[in-house]
Amino acid sequence: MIRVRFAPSPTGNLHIGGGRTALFNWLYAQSKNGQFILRIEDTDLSRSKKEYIDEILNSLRWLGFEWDEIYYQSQRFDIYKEYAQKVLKEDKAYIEKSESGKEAIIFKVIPQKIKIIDLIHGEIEFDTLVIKDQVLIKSDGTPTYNFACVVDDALTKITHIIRGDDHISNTPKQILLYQALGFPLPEFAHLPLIMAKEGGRMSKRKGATAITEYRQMGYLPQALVNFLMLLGWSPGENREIIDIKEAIKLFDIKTVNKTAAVMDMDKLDWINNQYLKSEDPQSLTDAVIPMLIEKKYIDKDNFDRDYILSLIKLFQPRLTVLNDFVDWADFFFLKNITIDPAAEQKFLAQDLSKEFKLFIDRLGKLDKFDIAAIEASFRELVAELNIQAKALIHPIRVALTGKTIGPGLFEVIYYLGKEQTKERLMKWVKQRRGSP
RNA sequence: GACCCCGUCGUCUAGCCUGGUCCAGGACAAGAGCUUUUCAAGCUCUCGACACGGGUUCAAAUCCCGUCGGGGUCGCCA
Repeated sequence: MIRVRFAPSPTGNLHIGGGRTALFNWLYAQSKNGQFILRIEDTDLSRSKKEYIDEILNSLRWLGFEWDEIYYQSQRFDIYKEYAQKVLKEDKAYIEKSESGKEAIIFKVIPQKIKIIDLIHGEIEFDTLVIKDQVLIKSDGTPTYNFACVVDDALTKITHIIRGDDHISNTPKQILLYQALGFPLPEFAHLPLIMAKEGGRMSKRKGATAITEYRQMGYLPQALVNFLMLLGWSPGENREIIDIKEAIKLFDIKTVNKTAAVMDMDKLDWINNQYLKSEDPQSLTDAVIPMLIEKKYIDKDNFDRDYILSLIKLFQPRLTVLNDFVDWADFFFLKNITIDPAAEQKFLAQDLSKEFKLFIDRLGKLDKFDIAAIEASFRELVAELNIQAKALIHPIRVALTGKTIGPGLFEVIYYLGKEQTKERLMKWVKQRRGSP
């Protein structure tokens, strides 16, 4: 049975790189019908926080990676001490006293050549001559990372260690410990790191790092997962948008790239748009309702879900992130809309009182107020006035929505309703009359 | 600095293992156009890469060596 693990440290949010490491572990487990184990590396008591654990777990669930087992290193200190004692008894380690009299257990590193066969990189050779003796148990009684990691991986029967490239140099140290403890060696696969556009590691200064940030920005988990998957792996046949089930079938850890990849937000945006377009409008509606409530665009206890669903359909193909909907469809929910000054200058500087008035009259006379009828009556009007359709469409859109961009005008009018349309257009008619 | 990893269009990649079918394919971005009611979407086209230098070979993006460049690690952090 294949067993892999993802071992985050709760000293911060789930990082985008961590998300990808989790993804590849999870993918590998799924593809091999194995198990995905979670291990919380909270040995640093002062830096580990409960809220980070919650946040990491939530992010993993949001991405869709359920785990089969979970362990907390802070609950296993006795185990580490026991194994450290064993190493000590066998004279493979020694005790070092600090000035304050506290004792640490230090592992003796014996010079030798260590060769690992990495599933992604192939052979990597190290000379332990350059490695110093390793602390196993710190003087405060807590285990060090490499020691706890080895003990847990061995005890929880992890067969494949899939982790970031930055752990390559830890590998020989850990192998030494496996040997000293008499544990069988797992397989190793080191994933290339994700780099920031500016070069170097992803950090707060270089774009969004936490998975939750992407969630808040309105990216769909499937889209983020698809994007992360493509960073360092390709399903072949020039495929880009790929369903997770399909990916599980095609995934092979050995075909993962060796090269670090740069995080490209443009591509993420494109992928998110692709998913948004094909997503069920019903679920997008559900996703967007809390956002609308938060913005106070709708009342938590009294809103028309079907209406929101209709609006979602209107905007769906043009959304990059879900939040775009909240920004772009605001005029449907607000009584007093804000007109973009540049748009006003461009389309409403001229006096269109006559045209607006005529259009309002026509709308009033419509016996069936639907999209087709609205458009037909509008077309008749511009034909009568002998002007181009767009000469009137753009000003009306700005008057109605405050924006120059948006869905088709006749849909907008239909969903805005006869009264609101009239009201918003009349504002410009009156304003004109009042001014010299 | 030492050790380790990596190096195909601006970016993500296919090809590399098993040299010829690659004057290197796809996608994002950029640019142009079509469509059109704006934006988005869609469609068409354009721009654009084997880091460099040596080998090996009839033949190299593919194999070998070196250089350069990028990244990572050197904690009683994880």
